[in-house]
Amino acid sequence: MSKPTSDPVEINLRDTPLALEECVTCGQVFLWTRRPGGRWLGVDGDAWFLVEVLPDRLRIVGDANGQDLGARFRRLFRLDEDLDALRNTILERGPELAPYLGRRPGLRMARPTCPVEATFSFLCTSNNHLARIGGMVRWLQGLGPVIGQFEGEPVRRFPGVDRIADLSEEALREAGFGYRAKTIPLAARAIQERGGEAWLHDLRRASYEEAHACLLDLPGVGPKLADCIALFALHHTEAVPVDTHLWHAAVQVYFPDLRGVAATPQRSRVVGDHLRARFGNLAGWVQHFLFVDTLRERGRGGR
DNA sequence: TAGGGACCTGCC
DNA sequence: GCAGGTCCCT
Repeated sequence: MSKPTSDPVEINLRDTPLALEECVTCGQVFLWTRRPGGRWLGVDGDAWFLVEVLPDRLRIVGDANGQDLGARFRRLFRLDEDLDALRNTILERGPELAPYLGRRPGLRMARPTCPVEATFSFLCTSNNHLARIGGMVRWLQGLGPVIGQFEGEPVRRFPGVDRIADLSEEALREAGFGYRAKTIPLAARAIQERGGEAWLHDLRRASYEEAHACLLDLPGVGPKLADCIALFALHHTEAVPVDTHLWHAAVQVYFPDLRGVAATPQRSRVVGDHLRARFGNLAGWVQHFLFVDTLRERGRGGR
């Protein structure tokens, strides 16, 4: 229950490029809403931020539950990583990606603090469009504890695994979750059985391959969602979620023989393996540039 | 391993 | 009518 902490934090965008709007609307984090005056209100784990976007800098107020607000924001958007150096490394290994990176200046991968928030956000994305995903994730957020007040409204964090496990399929169906109403509580109960949130934290320390295999065992989680969760919830940057957009881009750039050919699980796996062989633990970053660029160029889409 | 259909909603 | 992942069945 807190008002913003006293002093605004400023981020100089010339030193640390960050295309905030692109980063919070491309389907990697789902708890950010546009506010009047060029501002964004966002939640990450137990922290919340109100970010004013100015031409050369960001001005941030909010509350990080006793932690340093600026440090939490920098961690969320990987501002401690040198974006120019990272892009240069990608371009050295893959000069063919220059047009994709060139169209996406300031695009960064998010690094959400709370694996529960990110995991269940991605469970909402299966076979779904960004517009509807946002509503579903925010409905779940409405079940979470209040962590602040902004303009008279409570700001809530995402609920824990136990709260989601208690939900009934009927309640979620009424809330418009469609057939995900069945798998979301089942996935929460499966995570409970494996040790709850701590199990997800342990998977951050496991290898990418092991984490991916464990996630595949959860109800409603197939190869694509397992890669989304591995990449964003667990920070395994070798993960390459292959959805329809990434398939399209990868075929254009790397598999011209497969133009017009439908993606299959087998062929999608080949795409991920190819990017890992070429880019190592930057494969997830490469996926991100290709995905976001193709999403923007082809119009609306899912995640 | 591939190929089919069902699932739920909103957009074309 | 179709897109978009997962699951189940052949």
